[in-house]
Amino acid sequence: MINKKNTTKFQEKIYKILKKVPSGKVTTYGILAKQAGVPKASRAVGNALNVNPYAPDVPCHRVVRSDGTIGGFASGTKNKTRILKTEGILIKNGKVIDFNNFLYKF
DNA sequence: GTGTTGACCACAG
DNA sequence: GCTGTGGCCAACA
Repeated sequence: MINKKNTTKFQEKIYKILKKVPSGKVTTYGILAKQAGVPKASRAVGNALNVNPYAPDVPCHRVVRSDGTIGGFASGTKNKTRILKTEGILIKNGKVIDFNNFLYKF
């Protein structure tokens, strides 16, 4: 269980799901929202990750857009790309290579 | 309760 | 390939 902070139920749901994603894999905002029970809340998911009070616990850098593009990151997309590379995910020109292959299907 | 904003998504041109 | 538009949801003023 996660320590309670200034978070809403929706956010906690997102974090809980995101924690299920193993290293070397990535997920998308849309899928994450779908697992949360609201498939169309992709924007809300991004909003929740932006707050991300559980930064080290929740690998928000493993979340990318449906096209495989990086999308955004609170610490900068440049840093996010670097982390993903460290995870073993190849990134080119701001997009994930073989994104579908690295995509974690719940 | 209303309006604005955002790390989005899909479609049309 | 990119831009514009409409739509979805949650959080905040």
